[in-house]
Amino acid sequence: MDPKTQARFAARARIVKALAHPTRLFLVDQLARREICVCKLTEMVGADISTVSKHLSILKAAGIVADEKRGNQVFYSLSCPCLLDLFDCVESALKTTAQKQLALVK
Amino acid sequence: MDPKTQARFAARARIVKALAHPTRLFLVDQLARREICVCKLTEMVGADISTVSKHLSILKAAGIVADEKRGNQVFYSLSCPCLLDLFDCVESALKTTAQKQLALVK
DNA sequence: TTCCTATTTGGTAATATAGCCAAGTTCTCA
DNA sequence: TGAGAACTTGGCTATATTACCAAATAGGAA
Repeated sequence: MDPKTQARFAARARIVKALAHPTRLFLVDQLARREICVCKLTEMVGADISTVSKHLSILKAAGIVADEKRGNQVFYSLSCPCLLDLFDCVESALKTTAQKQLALVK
Repeated sequence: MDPKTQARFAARARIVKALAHPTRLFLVDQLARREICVCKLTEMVGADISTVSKHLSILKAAGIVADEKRGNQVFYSLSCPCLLDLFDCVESALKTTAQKQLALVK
């Protein structure tokens, strides 16, 4: 693999890695609908606020979400709505796998 | 997060995690075009064959690729072509990020 | 100021991942 | 059979990730 190709796939992997966690996928899913503050997201996730904050910072570093401070709250939102299609992709991948397993059992 | 929601996002995360590595993204990209044997993939990647084999087994466990033994070679192929759209998603996410950074510099 | 809420950051321990080498398996072909 | 090619698996070390707690920072209200 030449250096340029390697760099391209490393860049892609950075994005995908940022999404590779159940909580972070959930956060992206919620933020797709509206902006939400860390406080509320923490409540929805049900983990320590520091944990949720770190997940959000990982998504932010990858350019997937954006944050905006208002008062003493920080609101996050999806900065890259196109990534929503990714859910459909993954979802249909899951279905394909499930159907294959079903076929084996039948 | 209720158990059902948690399970749904955990399932999605399993798929995304399987893709969250430069080498594995490269493998999927190559396999999208045609089936290829481990031997050839190893040559393309430029790592130890055991390393490539393990990456392939991770993709296989996630239901992303399928393998077929023919003679003493094992051919892998994409079992879920829909995942190719995912590349476009990630690619446009990269572009969005890049454009924002460019705007900051200007 | 002082307290309180919202959030981030640092530290730490447990767990997961990655890559190589070595050993085992399977198949082909002499 | 035996040698060798193609893969996979086990083992090991190095590195990365995760989640929590505790401490630090920032803003709003009394």
